Amino acid sequence: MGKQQASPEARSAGATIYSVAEHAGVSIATVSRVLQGATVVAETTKQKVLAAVEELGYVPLGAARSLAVRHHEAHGLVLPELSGPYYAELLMGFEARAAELAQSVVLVLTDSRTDLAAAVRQLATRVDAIAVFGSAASGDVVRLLRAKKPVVVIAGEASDGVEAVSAENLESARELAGHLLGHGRRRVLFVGDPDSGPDIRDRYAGFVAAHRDRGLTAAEPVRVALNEADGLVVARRLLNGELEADALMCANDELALSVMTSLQDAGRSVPGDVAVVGWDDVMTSRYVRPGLTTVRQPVHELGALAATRLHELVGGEAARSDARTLPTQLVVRSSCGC
Amino acid sequence: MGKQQASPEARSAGATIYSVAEHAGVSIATVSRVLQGATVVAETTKQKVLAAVEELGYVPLGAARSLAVRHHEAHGLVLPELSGPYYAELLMGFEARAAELAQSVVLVLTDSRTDLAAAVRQLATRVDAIAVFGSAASGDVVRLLRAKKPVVVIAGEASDGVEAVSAENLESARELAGHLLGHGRRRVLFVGDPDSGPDIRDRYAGFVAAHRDRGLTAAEPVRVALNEADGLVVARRLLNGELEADALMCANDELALSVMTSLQDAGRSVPGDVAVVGWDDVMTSRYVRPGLTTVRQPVHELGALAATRLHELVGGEAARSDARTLPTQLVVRSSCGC
DNA sequence: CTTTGTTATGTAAGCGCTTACATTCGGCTG
DNA sequence: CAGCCGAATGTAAGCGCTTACATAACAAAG
Repeated sequence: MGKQQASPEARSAGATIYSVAEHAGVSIATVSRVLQGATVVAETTKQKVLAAVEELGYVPLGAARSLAVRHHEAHGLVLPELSGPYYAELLMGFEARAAELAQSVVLVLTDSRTDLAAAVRQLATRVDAIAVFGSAASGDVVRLLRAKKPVVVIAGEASDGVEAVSAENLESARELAGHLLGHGRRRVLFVGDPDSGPDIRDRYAGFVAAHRDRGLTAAEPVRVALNEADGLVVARRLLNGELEADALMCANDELALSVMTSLQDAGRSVPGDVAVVGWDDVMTSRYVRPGLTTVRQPVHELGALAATRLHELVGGEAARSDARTLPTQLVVRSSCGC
Repeated sequence: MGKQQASPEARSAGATIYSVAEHAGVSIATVSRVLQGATVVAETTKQKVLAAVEELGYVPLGAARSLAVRHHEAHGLVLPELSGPYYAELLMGFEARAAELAQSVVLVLTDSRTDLAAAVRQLATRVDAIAVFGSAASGDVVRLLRAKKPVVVIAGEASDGVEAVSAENLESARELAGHLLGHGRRRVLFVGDPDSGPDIRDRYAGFVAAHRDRGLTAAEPVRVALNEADGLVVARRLLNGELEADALMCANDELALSVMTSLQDAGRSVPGDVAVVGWDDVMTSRYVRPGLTTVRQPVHELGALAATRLHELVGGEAARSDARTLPTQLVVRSSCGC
């Protein structure tokens, strides 16, 4: 409840390049020059200016600079949310790279928004370029943006003028499904909805390919959302006989963990009765017993790559029509039957 | 590698409030008015303007608006990093609230920065106010900022003109330690360094208080960093007899999980031989066997509170000298011996 | 009809920076 | 010592918006 003296606010509120210039006895151009460090300023003047800056607690107004130089020096990042390590890691990669490039990052999380289009339009107003996670926004939103700023889609569909970066899915999925089949499992189910995005679609395609490789035909996917709640649903359907399987290839770890522990809690043995594998290699997958076999994606690098491309696009480079794909890595633990 | 036609860029690059005004046959003031929606504009003019905006793909330049209205409509958030659910959840709470308040969020992660002070100075340039996580930046940095923009510290020390928001620590720690003592454990160790921040310090204080409550004296803390690696170290010291305990109160879940699983892998029983409890209630704590007894913090709310206070401070409200503290909740599973 | 009040719109003055260009001030050169 | 040149600094023109104030257009009132 205590009142504070208003002095610091008062100071900073008033400090502009003009007051600094006056205080230092130079022109505003000189102040700008020492702060930008581009051109040469005599050492003594420089010190005077710096002293004045210090004394007045001057912070340049970013908006004024942006207006004058005609760009924001900021990248936008649009993600669905941050629960689970996937998006967080992506964001860390993006932020780290953006920092190296001296770009601020402005974050928009779509799950908390009621009006996504408005949020994204407003974002476009404050940044030079935007990276959008594939599932975070519809193609319409991306196209809308594309007309205004450079855009790269992460783990989504490349399209006219919008480039995409993603991790490899098809081959890794084929390898993972092949691994399960190699253990002699013959009733393998893919859990997750291939229509929920291009990455899941590719994982299912790999699943199908692995079956085809050995002259088998793959089962239809069990179309559920990729979260804990739907994992419970799948487990129940398995337990009541509605679904039958000796192996489950889940579209991500959250789903896999949920199914696996539910099954175990109901007395089924994993991988004895049914093998379970996931995708993402979240931290829990390593702590759980049996350890979850999964696929590790170079998420950090993916974020970094997005930031890099954004920067290059802002720099005037043309969009690539070929998507950049980063390799993934199969992490074999014991839930697959190994 | 493909080249793209330059048309979209060309359009948006040129579109300003002037071109829109001209296209619609009105003055720039009118364009601004329909876009801001503040004052009344005749319906027909409004439509003309909107049509022109659409046709030209006009995006107002945020910097120009900020300069004119004299604020950024953005909040800064400084966090150490985002691995683990704690910071991610905090960020989500912050972002969601900021979105409601129509503020953009500019994120700075300090672990990826070589020059923190510079990063933070640059941040101050682009936002109206800044929330800093206590352990993310030194007091110096906070004071530096404070002289320029409103600041709130999350889970840190309130100080002259800088208000703090945090979750309750002392009483919950006292309760948790009391719980362990109530199970008859008598060689309880606190794992984590009380000097690593005010929150850990308070948790240790609660630990001590619980002992005092029953006429016992608490052991010295085992001073280690709050991460997986140091958990391994602690487990090793326990196994080789350097440390002796029948219960471990770890300063966070990451540490607790690491110690617990290492101990189990070495053949010790948890909670049989030694009880282990943590702090944070991360996702893994629920999946691991035995389930980890821990303390859940209202992290999302904490983030939201920070955003709210920032907004109020920007609105001219005076800083509160009393810290706001949010209640936590003991989550009892079975690693404590229950 | 003129006057007055109401709306709708236009005019123009900044907001605080960057930067091209102009100016000043000392040497150096011839 | 006039003439130049280059380094250091100053002058001023924007950057693209918002908004106070001026103006115009028109309806109602006198």
